[in-house]
Amino acid sequence: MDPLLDSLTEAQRAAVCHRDGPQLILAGPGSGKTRVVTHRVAYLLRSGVPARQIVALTFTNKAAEEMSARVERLAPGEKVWLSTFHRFCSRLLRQHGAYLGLPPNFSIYDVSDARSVLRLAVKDVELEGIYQPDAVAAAISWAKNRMVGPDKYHATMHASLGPAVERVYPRYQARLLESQAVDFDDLLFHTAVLLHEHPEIRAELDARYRYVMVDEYQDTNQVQYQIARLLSIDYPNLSVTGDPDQSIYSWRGANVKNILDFEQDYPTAQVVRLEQNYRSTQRILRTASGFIAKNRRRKEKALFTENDEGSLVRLMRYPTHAAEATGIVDRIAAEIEAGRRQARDFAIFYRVNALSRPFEQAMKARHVPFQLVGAVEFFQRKEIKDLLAYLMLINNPRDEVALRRVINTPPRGIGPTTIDRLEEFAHQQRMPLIDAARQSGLVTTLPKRAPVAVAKFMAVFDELSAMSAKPVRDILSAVLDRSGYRASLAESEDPNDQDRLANIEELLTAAREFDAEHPEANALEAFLEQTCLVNDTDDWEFGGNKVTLMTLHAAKGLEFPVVFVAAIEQGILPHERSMEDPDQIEEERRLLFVGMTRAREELQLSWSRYREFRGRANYVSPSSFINDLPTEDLDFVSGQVEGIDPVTYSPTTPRTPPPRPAFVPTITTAAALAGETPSADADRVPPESYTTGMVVRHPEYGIGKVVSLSNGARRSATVVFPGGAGEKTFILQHAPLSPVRGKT
DNA sequence: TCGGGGCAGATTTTT
DNA sequence: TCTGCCCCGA
Repeated sequence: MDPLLDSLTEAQRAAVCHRDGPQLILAGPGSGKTRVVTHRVAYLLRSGVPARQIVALTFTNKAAEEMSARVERLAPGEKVWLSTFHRFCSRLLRQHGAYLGLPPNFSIYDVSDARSVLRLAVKDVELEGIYQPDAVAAAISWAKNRMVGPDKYHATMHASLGPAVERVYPRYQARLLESQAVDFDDLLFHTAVLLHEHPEIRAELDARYRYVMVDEYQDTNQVQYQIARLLSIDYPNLSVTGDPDQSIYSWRGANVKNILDFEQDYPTAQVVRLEQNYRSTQRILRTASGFIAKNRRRKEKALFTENDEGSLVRLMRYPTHAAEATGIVDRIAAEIEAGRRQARDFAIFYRVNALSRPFEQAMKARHVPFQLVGAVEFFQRKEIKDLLAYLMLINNPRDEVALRRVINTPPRGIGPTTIDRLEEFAHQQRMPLIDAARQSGLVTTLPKRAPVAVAKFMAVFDELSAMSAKPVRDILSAVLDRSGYRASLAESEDPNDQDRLANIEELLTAAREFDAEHPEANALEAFLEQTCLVNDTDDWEFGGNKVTLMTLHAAKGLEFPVVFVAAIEQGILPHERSMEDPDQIEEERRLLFVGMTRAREELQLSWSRYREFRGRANYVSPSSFINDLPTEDLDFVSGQVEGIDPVTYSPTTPRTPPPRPAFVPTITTAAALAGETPSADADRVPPESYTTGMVVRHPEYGIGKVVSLSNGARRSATVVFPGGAGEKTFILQHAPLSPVRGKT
């Protein structure tokens, strides 16, 4: 009778029908959260709330687009604003930024742009080379995420870095303002400041956006929390959805407390728990929830499903990373060939991007179509950044990062010295760098030839600037021609430059498509905003029939019939950098939980005993997380790789050694197995005792000679094996090396 | 000014 | 293994 409510469960219906007042929806994985949110939007519309009073904020463009599409289906033609936090803030700032000294055409700096500003700021306060810019950047980001502005920052806020940050931060912020630019954190931070310090604007926006929804609330940081709060004072209809067990971004400033304390912040809140899972089999869900129950800091949840029992969760131990990859890919290929599954049904997850290599190779070898998500980011490629910098400069001539990037790209004889002198002049005259460049004839300190080169560049720039109102594609092709960029790539002999030209074509296509959707003049700014605020997982092809390879982080919010989580090894998952802090270990555990709960029908977890990673060879232990898995739904297959006996298994890549002969395949319980450590060879010696020139033995590569050593806790040795294995680097603590006495 | 070679360092990265 | 950065020679 009611298409909006009939298909919903009681809990879902309660959430959807909630109209006024704060609301907390605790939504377990696969519990139909998006469905609830979109249905609630439709329900609000139907109950008479105008579309313009509703705003729903997400973290990713992908999520925003998906919600838009689904709302459109439920309530065709209604223009509800579904957007990412950053885009929402950007739009508010373009309207009201004047209060903060921001013009409407401000530039948005991505992480790498921001880093170049930071380097300049560090130079300004003469701390060059003393601190790692990335550490200072992280500290500034930390401060902004906690609403601490440059004037309020105090050196005591960070232990050793504090004094440096105290000096760099204000300079960094001043430089951003001079360039009329904001970094990602600023989009949120400035918005929060705006709402905080201008009550009349806050009240106006609060009234305009009467119904505010926030998705993935467990991943909000302090600033996002403030923004949501400040928009929900007069009209406290804030509705948030999330799952504390899926909080995997605390390292980016997300604060789980926001969701854990929501009921305290809004005592009148309606709390709805969505605990029924519609995605996974009984066995997958039981294993995942038993596993996450090992976390201490969490809200208990009773996940259940009415789905089939399903097959056992497979736990696999492989002898080597290559065996793991070929084992998984063979399995996938077999399922596809048998017609039981399609490539798009499969996903392989791992902790870090660098682990994707063996899978790529195995996929290529078996001719299985696959898609690597988010590894090399399109918009981070040099040629793309270069061209976008031209566009950014046209849009905002005071954008110093853009100017510095393009002024000598392609090379036109304007080196760092010239730029430094121009900058000095600009500083003395209190003018933007671009104006100094325009008057380069007056800059007496410049090298002889510089003014001519700079003047030539300015002529190109002026010509391009004159086109700023034209369609983006036209501007872009003018940039390519006039700047000499295309010519310099075309005549290059570097084969990579041909790829670059292809990427540029792709950018041109994107521009053309954008123009088609935005026929109005002055689309440039909108285009730039779009390109700054997207990332590559956004254009992940849902449609393509390919196996998906991605990190566990990227997997959040997705689902696949068959999921493989690989390399569940100590030091990788949990990552070695998180092992000191119990909170971080819990986050790593949540990460695996997220991965497991992506699976609909089949789940396989695996590790291998030997792994070459970052050019180093290592025997590794299974993750302690293996121990945390409830065993009743597990099928532990010890090293059986598609019928190949692991003892005699010989990997296809000759450079990868087979497992050590000591490896005895036995069926044991996961718990017993996780306790195992790679047993040390009898004649192993402490890492410190190795010296350069020492002759050593490796069980697979044979006799070799140490050519170099590094120091520290993870002391490693580079060894040359004349036997044909070439040069290998080992972490001495874990490597099966032993010194050889006597002559060789 | 510019390109090559050597060397250290390397999570995750919604925006 | 791969990348980015620094330094040096042309």
